[in-house]
Amino acid sequence: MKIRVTKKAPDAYQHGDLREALIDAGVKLLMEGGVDTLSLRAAAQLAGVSHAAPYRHYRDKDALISAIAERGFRMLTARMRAQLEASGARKAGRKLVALGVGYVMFGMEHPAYLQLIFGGFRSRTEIPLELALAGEEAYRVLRDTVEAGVASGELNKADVDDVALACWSIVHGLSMLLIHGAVPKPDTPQLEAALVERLLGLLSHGIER
Amino acid sequence: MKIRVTKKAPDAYQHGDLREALIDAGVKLLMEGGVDTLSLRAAAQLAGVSHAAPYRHYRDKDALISAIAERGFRMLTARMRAQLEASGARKAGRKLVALGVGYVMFGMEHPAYLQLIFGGFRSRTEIPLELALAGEEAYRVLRDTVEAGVASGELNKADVDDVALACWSIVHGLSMLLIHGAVPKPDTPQLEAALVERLLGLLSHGIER
DNA sequence: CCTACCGATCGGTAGG
DNA sequence: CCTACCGATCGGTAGG
Repeated sequence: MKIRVTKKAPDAYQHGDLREALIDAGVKLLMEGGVDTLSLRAAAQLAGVSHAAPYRHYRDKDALISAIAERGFRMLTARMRAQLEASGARKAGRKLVALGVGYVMFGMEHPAYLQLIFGGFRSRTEIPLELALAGEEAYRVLRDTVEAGVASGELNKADVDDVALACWSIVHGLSMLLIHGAVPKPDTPQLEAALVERLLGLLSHGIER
Repeated sequence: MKIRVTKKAPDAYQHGDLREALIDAGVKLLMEGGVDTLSLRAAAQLAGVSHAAPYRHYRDKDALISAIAERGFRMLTARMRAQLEASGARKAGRKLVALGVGYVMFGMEHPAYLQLIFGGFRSRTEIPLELALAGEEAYRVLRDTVEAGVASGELNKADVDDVALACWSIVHGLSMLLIHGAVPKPDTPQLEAALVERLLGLLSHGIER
């Protein structure tokens, strides 16, 4: 008598996959309809399960949002690293430009993500450890670059976190202003990159005579 | 026979006042509960009228939000001007710091306002003319300061809008990061102002050697 | 993992 | 300016 271990055909999302599938669904909602269309129910529907199912994997809505945000941070980090590598930059200033371009591009490609990552949360909610770690990793890419630049003498001696925060603020602010249409969006990614480069160039060399 | 013109006692919001009263109510909701608690119904209730009443004065929710945002822009503009005046700054660099401090302070005092002004809208929605004008006025305060600084030779020759955008981005980005807790909020307004000053100082003098 | 239900909230309209 | 209503959506839970 043969023993048959028949694997079930992989139907749409089931078993342990649902946890990940709900993140996928949430991301899709986020990208297509913005941050407001992201609900537990909609994510469940998109994943092909009942709206009660998500509670098997996430304590509440915030838990799912947190998981999505965590993935967002990883994507952002990856985007910055990719841009850094693609640029082949060797000088600190060029590296910072590459990181900035990666950041802004990510924001333009996934505006809802940036919105979710920085502010999709109730301010009362405690930030889960894993999410905090993902955020810190993104920051560390920037901070390390600044630190190396100061160490090598390419950047002026100044508080590393201050310099990193200046870069971050300028790039984050620009992203937000572009996303919300307060500043007209450049027509092509090239022009976008050029804008980032000009602004970071001003930060690099100073605006005061 | 005396003619008596008896003014009605000013009951809670009525007649032509409702339009303004709804803005007041909306602002209050915005400041107390954040941008999510701002609904037409809640504003109506706070103003002491039925939830159908607002439609006499505003076409829909977006129209009320727009009116609130418009007031927000005016408050922001006023806050920047006040800080500029209070600082007594004469040099362009100091003026920019004062404007930046005003901006960030406003953001810390009314976080939901900044959130509403820049992004409380559906991206599909057309921006009403009056709202656009209020936004441009805020920008003009910054732009004029930059322009004067370039004209007087205090600032390096560069595209005025680029320089203004660099200032705006850095200050807007910092505000957002502070509001969302991505960057720890300084304990006092003084430390807050000092942080803005350091970052804008980096922009003024450059970070690259 | 599902069905069926809860209470709450919302924007908006009818009709007066 | 009000009452009364609509359809829709939501987060969450009971109970299986």
